[in-house]
Amino acid sequence: MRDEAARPGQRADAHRNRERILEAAAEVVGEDGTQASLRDVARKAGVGLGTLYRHFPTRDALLETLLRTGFDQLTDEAGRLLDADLPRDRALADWLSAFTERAGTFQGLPASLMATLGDPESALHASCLAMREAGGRLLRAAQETGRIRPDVDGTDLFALANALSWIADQAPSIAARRDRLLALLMDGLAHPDAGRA
Amino acid sequence: MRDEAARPGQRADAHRNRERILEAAAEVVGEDGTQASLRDVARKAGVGLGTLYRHFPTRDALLETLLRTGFDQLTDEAGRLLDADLPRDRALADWLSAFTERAGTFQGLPASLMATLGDPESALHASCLAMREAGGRLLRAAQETGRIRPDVDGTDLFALANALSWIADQAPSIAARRDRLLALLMDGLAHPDAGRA
DNA sequence: ACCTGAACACCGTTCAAGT
DNA sequence: ACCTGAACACCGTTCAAGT
Repeated sequence: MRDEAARPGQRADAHRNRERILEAAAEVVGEDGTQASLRDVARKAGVGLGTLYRHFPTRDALLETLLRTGFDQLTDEAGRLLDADLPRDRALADWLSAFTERAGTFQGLPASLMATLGDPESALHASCLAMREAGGRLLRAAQETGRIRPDVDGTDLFALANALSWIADQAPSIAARRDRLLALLMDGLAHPDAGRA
Repeated sequence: MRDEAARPGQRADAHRNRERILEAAAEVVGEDGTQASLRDVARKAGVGLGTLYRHFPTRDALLETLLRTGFDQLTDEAGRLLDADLPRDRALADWLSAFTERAGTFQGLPASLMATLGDPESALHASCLAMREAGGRLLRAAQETGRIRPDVDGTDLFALANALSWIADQAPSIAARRDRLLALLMDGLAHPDAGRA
C-alpha cells in the first residue's frame, strides 16, 4: 500500500527490505505501541538490526513513515471542515473526534506527538506541527463566531486533544467514555456567554 | 522524616538500608520519574540490588512508600473541603488543583496512578482508589447543588484530573497553562443550566 | 551499496553464596 | 536474618566484516 514505487537508484533488495520493515513495524507497533522493541521489528521483518537502522536512523524516522499518511489526512480534513457548510463549533468538534480517534491507534502515540513538538530535530516534528496549525485555524474560525472562548489557542487545543487521547488509552473503561469526555471538553471550550441548548 | 521508628524485630542495619533506599529513591525518582532505573536507586543508596528487592519487591511497592503520605494528605484534604464553609464547586476546583499539583511532582506519576487503578495486585492500588473515592464524594456533593453536571462520576473526574496532570508534564509551555486549563475543565464540568458569571 | 550480527553499555529480576 | 553481586534475558545503538 505504502511507498510501492522503488526510489530511483535504490537496489531492489534494499527496497524490499524497507517495505518489510514497514510492514513489521505496523504490526509490532500496533501491538506494543510507539515504544515497541526495534529488535522485535527487525526480527519480524527478517532483517538484520543494522538494516533497520540504515533505513530508519531513529525511532521517530520509522514512526514518521508509518504515520505520515494519517497525519496528512487529518491536516487535509481540517481544511475541508473549514470550507464545509457547517457550524464552526461543530466542525471543530468533528475534527477533535477524528484526531483523538487516530491518536488512539497506537499506544504511546499522544506522548510521542507531544515530545516531538518540542524537538525540531525529530522526524515527526514537521507533520505534527502542521496538524497543530491546522487545528488552530479551525479553532480561530470557531472563535470568530463567538461560540468558542477567545482565551485558548492552537497549543491549548492540541494539548487538550492529546490529553484526551492519552487518558482514553490508559484504561478500557475510560476509552468507552471518550465521546462523552470530548463533549465535556467542548463545553469547556464554549464561550461563557454563548447560549447553549 | 519518614518511617523513623524501626520495625519490631528488624535488624538495625536492615532498617538503615531501608531508609537509605527511600532517600535515594526520592532523589532518583525526582530526577527521572516513576520509571527511573532501580539500579540507579540501589547505587545511590550504596546498597546491593538484591537488598532493594528484598525491601521493596516491586517498583510499585517502592513508589507506594514514597507517595503514601502525599496520597493520604489529598484524601484527608477532600474530607476537610467537604466540611468546609465553601461553595461546593469551589471546593471541587480547589481539590483538583491540589491533586494535579501533587500528581505533577514526579514525571510519569499520572500514568502510574491510572495503571495501578486497574491492577488490584499493585501496592499502589488501595491508596489510589481511596483518592478517587474521596474526589468522587466531593464531586457528588457539588452535583447536589446543581452547579455541576450530573452525568459524570468519580471515574471521569479522576481520569480528567490525571489527563490534566499528564499534559502539564509533557512540555514546560503547557505546564505554565495548567491553571487556565483546569479552569476550562471546571467550565466543562459546570451544569449547562447553571448561571455563570 | 547494502546487509549482518557481534559488541558495548545499559535494563529488570532472580538467586546462590556469603556474613 | 540479611546482604551481595553474578547470572540471565532482554534493550538501543554502533560498526567491523562480509557480499
